[in-house]
Amino acid sequence: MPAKPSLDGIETRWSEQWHERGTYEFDRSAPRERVYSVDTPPPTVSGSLHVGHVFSYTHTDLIARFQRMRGREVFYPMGFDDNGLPTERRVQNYYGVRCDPSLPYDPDFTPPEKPGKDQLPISRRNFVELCETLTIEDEKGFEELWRRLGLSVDWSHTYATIDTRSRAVAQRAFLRNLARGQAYLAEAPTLWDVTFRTAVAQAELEDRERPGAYHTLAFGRPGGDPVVIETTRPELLPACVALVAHPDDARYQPLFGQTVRTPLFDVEVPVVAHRLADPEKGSGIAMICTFGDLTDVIWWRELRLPARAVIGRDGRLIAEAPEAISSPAGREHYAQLGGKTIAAARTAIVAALQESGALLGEPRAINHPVKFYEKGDRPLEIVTTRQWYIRNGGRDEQLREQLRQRGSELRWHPEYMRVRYENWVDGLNGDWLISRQRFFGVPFPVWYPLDADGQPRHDAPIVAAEATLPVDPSSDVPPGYTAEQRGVPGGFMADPDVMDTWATSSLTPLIASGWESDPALFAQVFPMNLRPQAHEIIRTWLFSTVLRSHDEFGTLPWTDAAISGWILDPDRKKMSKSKGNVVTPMGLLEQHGSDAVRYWAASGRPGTDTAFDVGQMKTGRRLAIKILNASRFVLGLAEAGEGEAALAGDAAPGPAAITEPLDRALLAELARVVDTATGAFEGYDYTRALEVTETFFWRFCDDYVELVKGRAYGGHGEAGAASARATLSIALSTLLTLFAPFLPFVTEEVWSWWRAGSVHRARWPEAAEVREAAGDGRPELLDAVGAALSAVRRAKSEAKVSMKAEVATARVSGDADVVALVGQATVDLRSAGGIWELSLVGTGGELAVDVVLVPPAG
RNA sequence: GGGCGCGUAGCUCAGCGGGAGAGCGCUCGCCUUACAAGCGAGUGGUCGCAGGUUCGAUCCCUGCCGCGCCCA
Repeated sequence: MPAKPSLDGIETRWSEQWHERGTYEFDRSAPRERVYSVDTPPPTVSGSLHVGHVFSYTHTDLIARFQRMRGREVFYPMGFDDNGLPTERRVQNYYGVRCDPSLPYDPDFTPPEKPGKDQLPISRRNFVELCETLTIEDEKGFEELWRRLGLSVDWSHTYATIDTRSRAVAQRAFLRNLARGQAYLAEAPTLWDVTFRTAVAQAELEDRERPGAYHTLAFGRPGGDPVVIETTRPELLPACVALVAHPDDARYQPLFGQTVRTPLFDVEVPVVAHRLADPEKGSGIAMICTFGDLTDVIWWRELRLPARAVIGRDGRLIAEAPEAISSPAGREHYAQLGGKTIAAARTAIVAALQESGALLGEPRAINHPVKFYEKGDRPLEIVTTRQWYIRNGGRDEQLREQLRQRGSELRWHPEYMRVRYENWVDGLNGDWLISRQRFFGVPFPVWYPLDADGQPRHDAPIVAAEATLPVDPSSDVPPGYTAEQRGVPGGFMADPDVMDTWATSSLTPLIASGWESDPALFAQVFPMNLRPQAHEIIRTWLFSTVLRSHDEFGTLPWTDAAISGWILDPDRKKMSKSKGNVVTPMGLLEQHGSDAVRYWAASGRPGTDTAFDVGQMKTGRRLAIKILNASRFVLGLAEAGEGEAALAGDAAPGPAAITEPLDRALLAELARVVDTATGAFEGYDYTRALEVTETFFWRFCDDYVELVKGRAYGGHGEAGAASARATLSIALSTLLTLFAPFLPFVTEEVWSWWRAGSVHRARWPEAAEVREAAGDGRPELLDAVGAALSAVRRAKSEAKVSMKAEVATARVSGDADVVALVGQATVDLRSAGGIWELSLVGTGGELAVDVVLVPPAG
């Protein structure tokens, strides 16, 4: 036991010790019913960790540590999410390369020392290898931070979402989905990001308010007045296939079934009726194009209209005019647009419309919601492409109902987050598009045969054998073919795409649990117990994981989901880097100490947004220091009585030694604290567990220890001293274990002074055991004596004298029962208050103490 | 526009049918031999607003206002 305990260096010291001793290693021999397994959110490696990560990962660790101390064998792996654009971008910039999937794999490839002027094209497999090389460095940094924060992760079970094992899992799961008809290939209108040139799924959309303008256009009608529509997308006029109005709209009912001609392009289009046409919007009649928005897609599908695409995947108008534009004038007008960007085409067509007189008045500026890819900065277009989909209930009421049912089987923390899931499932309007036109990801393990003309047969994909997974179809050869047949008529071609991030992330429970690669582990830990995650990805990560597990096993992937809230800065805004939040997670830990930062994090209940609060961290640090000092003192008292024996081992004095009513009262109160903390933790309310423990701890220090100090030193007989020491020992031991999940470093430090092994493998306290030691102790006694002590202190404080000042007489009055309780601790009260004469009177009413101070000497 | 959550002491937050609380801050005091990065005492709120239910409402119901998030 050090003479002057300190928190300096405590994180490094203990995180190394835990690592060396394997304190948090998962025991693979533990029976399944004793296992508690965690589906850790894999952070994105190429991003950086921020304060929000520290916050939410601490919550998971609190639960993991509690469960471990409760006797569960905790399976707590860490994953890394290597997926996605950030990694691709970093590799491109760092090495000066770009991925060209048409190139063959070069096993001897070494990246250039310095990026050249032009990006060097390399094969996908080489590209992926560079991604892996680069992400290893990121992973090291992440692990260092997590260790310093004190996460009780078993680092021998680390996985990455794109390594060999994960690719095999993702491909196997996909092939099984395909075999069961849960995955399919379809050519369909698809939301398309023209910057990233990739398809975007419903889950990745967001609406943004953007300025636009209504353009009023007149469509000519043979033998009638022109029909006037309003549109924000005049450049889609050549893609117009119909006009639409609401079936009940009397203004347009006479037109249904008739045709009009588009201005400039002179294409004959029908006027049709559909309930989704909004009579309140614009002139109440709209043009249907291929495709201006998702409503256009619905109209196209439900009204069986032709397609007349003009927007290309590069975000420019296609050079060739649609066939429907047949008049020379119309083709001439289109020729002015082909090849132009959308913005340039709009300018050009507005000018032409103005000139022709079809544009009525000036465009009217408005703000309207526009669909964006959540990571993109240009509005999405809709193009028709061939993509892989997984059925998700969006087109199948029966599956939707099953998935809704899974949501109700899951225990949510907090409960109300369930609604987010249900809203999402109810709002699905199509299957899950999983193809992405990227390189660094899990490729689809399929090839397509090429017919005699060299055209792929998408209706007859060749799938990889499960035993060969993972495969990269761009460099591996499908069964029954030779490498020379790639790309030649009668040969084969690879599916060019990779899976959506969520298509692999949705399998984290399978990847972490060793599905099909480690059957013993899988049987031991799956289905898992806990999925901790943020609420904004309920629709993506949580839902997709439930879906994949439902498809593959017909079960939930976990029993509980704990949803964490946001970190808010002091202005109640979501924390963001641009707001000058310069503090890095590591800096935060170094500045305040890991236990202190964890203490702050623990103040955020599941689902509750929490303010970034340095004050809370300072409070946490004070608590940690207090634990050090109080422990040293308590152990010193024990040592004073029993010598080295008190420090030797776990043998605590038995309950028989605890004879004093005050001591029993303290333990009775402690037993209640253990009950409350345990119940709160079991309900995932770690915040309450910490609160009750902390409140008790301060009472323990400020009242109890002060009261029994004199007695514990032996000033009032050996029996009383032994009783106090035994109580102090039990209380300290219990408090350290209650605090251990929150403050793993300082509790381990103190534990090491007097106990063998790690506090983090110690048993969580049993209220029954504490209660047994408490015997007939009554918590009210502690309240009563505490109140009396407080009254004496108040008298001294008001007299502005030292707490050491002596009291000539103190007369305790009040309710007879309460006064009687105080009477059971007169020795301790006199000792702590410096009271010469103490009298007790049952007068009824509030407890009061009349104090007469001894006048200062001299 | 729909859904969910939140509006309680200067700040951060508990409480959720019968006493309005904690920590921090602030004020005053104390070098008490575990801790001055400490200890003690005190100050501080018509519990967002308006109705309703109830013997009684911060807590339940309705409406409104404000903030946040999710979905249109």
